[in-house]
Amino acid sequence: MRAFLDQSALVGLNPAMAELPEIIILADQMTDRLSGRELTSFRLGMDKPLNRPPADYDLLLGRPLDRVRPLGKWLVVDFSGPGPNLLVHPGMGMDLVESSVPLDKETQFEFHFSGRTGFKIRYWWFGYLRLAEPGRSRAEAGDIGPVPFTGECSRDYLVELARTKPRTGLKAFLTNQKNLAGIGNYYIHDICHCLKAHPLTKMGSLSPDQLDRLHGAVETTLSQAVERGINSYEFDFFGRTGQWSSEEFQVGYRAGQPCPVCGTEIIKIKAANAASYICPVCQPEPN
Amino acid sequence: MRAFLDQSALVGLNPAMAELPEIIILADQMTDRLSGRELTSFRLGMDKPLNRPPADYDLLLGRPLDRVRPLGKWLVVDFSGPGPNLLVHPGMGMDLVESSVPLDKETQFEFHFSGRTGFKIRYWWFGYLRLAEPGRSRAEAGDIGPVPFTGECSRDYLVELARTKPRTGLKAFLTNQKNLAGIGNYYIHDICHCLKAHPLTKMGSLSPDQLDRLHGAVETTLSQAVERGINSYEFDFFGRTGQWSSEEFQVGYRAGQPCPVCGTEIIKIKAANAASYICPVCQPEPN
DNA sequence: CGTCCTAACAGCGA
DNA sequence: CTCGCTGTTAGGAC
Repeated sequence: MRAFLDQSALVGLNPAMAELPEIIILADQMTDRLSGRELTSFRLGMDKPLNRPPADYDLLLGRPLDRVRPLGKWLVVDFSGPGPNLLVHPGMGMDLVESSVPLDKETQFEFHFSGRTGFKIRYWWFGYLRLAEPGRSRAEAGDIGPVPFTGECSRDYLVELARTKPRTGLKAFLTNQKNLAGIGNYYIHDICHCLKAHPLTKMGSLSPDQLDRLHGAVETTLSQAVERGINSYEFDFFGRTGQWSSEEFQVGYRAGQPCPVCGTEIIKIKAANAASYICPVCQPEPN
Repeated sequence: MRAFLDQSALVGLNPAMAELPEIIILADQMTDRLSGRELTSFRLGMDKPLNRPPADYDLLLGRPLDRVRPLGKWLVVDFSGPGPNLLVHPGMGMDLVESSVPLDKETQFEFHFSGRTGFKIRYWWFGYLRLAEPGRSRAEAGDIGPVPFTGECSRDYLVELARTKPRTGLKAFLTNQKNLAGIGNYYIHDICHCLKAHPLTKMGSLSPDQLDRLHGAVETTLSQAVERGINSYEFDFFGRTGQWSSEEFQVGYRAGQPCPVCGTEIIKIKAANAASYICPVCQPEPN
């Protein structure tokens, strides 16, 4: 618990706020550990993240956890039996780790399950903890689009969607959760670099080849992150940090270092209202 | 008629598309000449400018013209008796001049009145010719705001409205017809210069003194234009052009010439999606 | 270079 | 450095 709180010093420094790869890892670990166990008690330390009155969350009590599944940047905690399920969004940073005992009142959220296990959540700044009736997860998550690695987010889907939005910039297109769900400002840098496209390139200006490789660039970048596991700034469900940070990226967070493709110095720019890291040669400015 | 058509060579060159001063002049002349006379016949040469089927315009026939009044950039032709009135908007340029005889079929619109008079309209590119039921003129004109020189467009009104839109740029604020009606991209230059404010200054960044002088800057600039009469590029109701052009402006259309206040060279910039002429010293860039 | 519609974009607060 | 809201800006059509 002390080590846990000490990490709060990282607020504002850690650029990873949990995107689809981290959500996939966490969902798998939670499912492994909690599947079949009943929710016995919980404590909601704040109202702000909730979409319904705190008392409504009693509808989760006594129900066995079916599984935890990734839905873009959201974790969907599915319970058996009638009633709503639980949606968790990391917002601007979250620790979600296993815990087995009632905790002190500074702990923001805790959920206890049968078998002496459970989990606790701490939001670094803010996040979301919502109830969603079965079949309403997507709607409660903000009408988000298809998730990479599912059939819905196919190559054809992306190409067709891109055709309908020729004036949208590439980065804005890929980080808009209504287009496809799970990419934020952490993995976007390498996806754009993989495509050899500047983040502000209009979708209508992508070459046929780039349009064709869009789907692959997304899935390659995200699946490599899943394989690497949790990074050194974040915790997995068991409170363990990983071994890697930005050195695993092609260009992300590597300003001043050489582009792995052409050796040019990577630069940091502002694009779509947030930082972007690009190789100015591989990804020349549009227009 | 030949001289009239020859002026069509000016399409695209003339920056004045009739704003409140020209509308005021035209409305007065039309009222003087046509008041009390009945509409005996008309011809609508195009459907595009109309807001109702051409046959509906028969509702104007036989009714005496009461008066023509300015409503921002619109001319409102009020008729006596029940039925709609006629609204005329110069759009991207219009000649509206007196005519007394039926004209050739190239004439876009003509309206004949008792007493061997009437008027014809030619739109340089496009414009609007609408019917409005009594009391619905403002609505048909696009829910426009109060008109300068009327009590509604008072100093207090402008100051209060400005407070509600702190993030709007000065030029966008003054040329938005829903805020106040009658200013376009012709007179806006001198109004901003009179205020000593850059066109992109946010309303919330205007000094108390500038806010206080806003109303005066608008009315001074527009009333001087009314006093000068029609300019050398346009026609009054009697087909006469005026004697003045841009040399009467402080900064408008005077790029390269000295600012009358400080002598600095006036420059042309792009602001709020159209050209603006400013003195870079009297009107420094905001932020 | 006017008006209207729509989409993209930026700023703010939580 | 996320989401959602709101208001401004930019582009195309007429």
